[in-house]
Amino acid sequence: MEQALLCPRFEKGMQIVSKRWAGLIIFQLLKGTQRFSEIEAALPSISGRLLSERLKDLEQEGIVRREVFPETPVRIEYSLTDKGMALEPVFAEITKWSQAWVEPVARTPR
Amino acid sequence: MEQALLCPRFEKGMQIVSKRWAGLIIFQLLKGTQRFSEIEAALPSISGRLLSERLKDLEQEGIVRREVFPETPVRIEYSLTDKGMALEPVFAEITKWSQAWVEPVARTPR
DNA sequence: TATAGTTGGTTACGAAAAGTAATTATTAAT
DNA sequence: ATTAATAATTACTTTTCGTAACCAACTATA
Repeated sequence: MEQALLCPRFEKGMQIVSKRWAGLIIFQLLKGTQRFSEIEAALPSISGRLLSERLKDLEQEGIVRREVFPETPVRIEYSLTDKGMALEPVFAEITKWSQAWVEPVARTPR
Repeated sequence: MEQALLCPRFEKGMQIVSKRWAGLIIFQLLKGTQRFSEIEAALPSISGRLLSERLKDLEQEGIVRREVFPETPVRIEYSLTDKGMALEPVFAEITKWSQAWVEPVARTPR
């Protein structure tokens, strides 16, 4: 039998942020408004299919805003909402941790 | 060939932390040393198979420490290493964000 | 008219990962 | 060898991901 030992909000937050690619997409958009192809080029190996899917997910969650400019060819801009921008400190902490602990210079484990 | 436009350490850090269940397991272990069954009971719906797999991954990454006590029955304790403990601020920020921006949602029962 | 180029996708399908449930391994005392 | 209480693995199904090809809308050019 299970108990709700974790805060449901926290659990939902983790669910959103830790979905594959979602974090990197948000991190990339923290640099500013970008078009589909810019995000695609910036991220290491995400495919168009997944990028499209995740942007839709994140728009649904109110984290990403999508604006269509009916020019030729069509221009579509993605940016973060306030809710998305508010994630900046999370990524700042992940950055700090990564600098300190990932691929460190021969730190003796154990 | 692809360009490394993201800091490789950050990318690796994201990879570790955002792997499914990994975040919640670490968050749970931040509360203190726990046994397999305790973690299993605390997390909403992770299966034994995945918990075992993730704990091994995290041990491999130097984030989780596994100690075997040859008693009867055998007792195995999981705890965070310094590297794992250092993730506390990350989760603190996710907690803050979740409190501020995630509306309370009822957890779907199993 | 047609055809090529540009952006932002979608579709189809095989591969990989996760979910489920049953089974096995690890312990020391009996 | 048997027992009891975890911890971990195996076998199998379902879901998600990765790759590559294709589509829609638009227009500049031939």
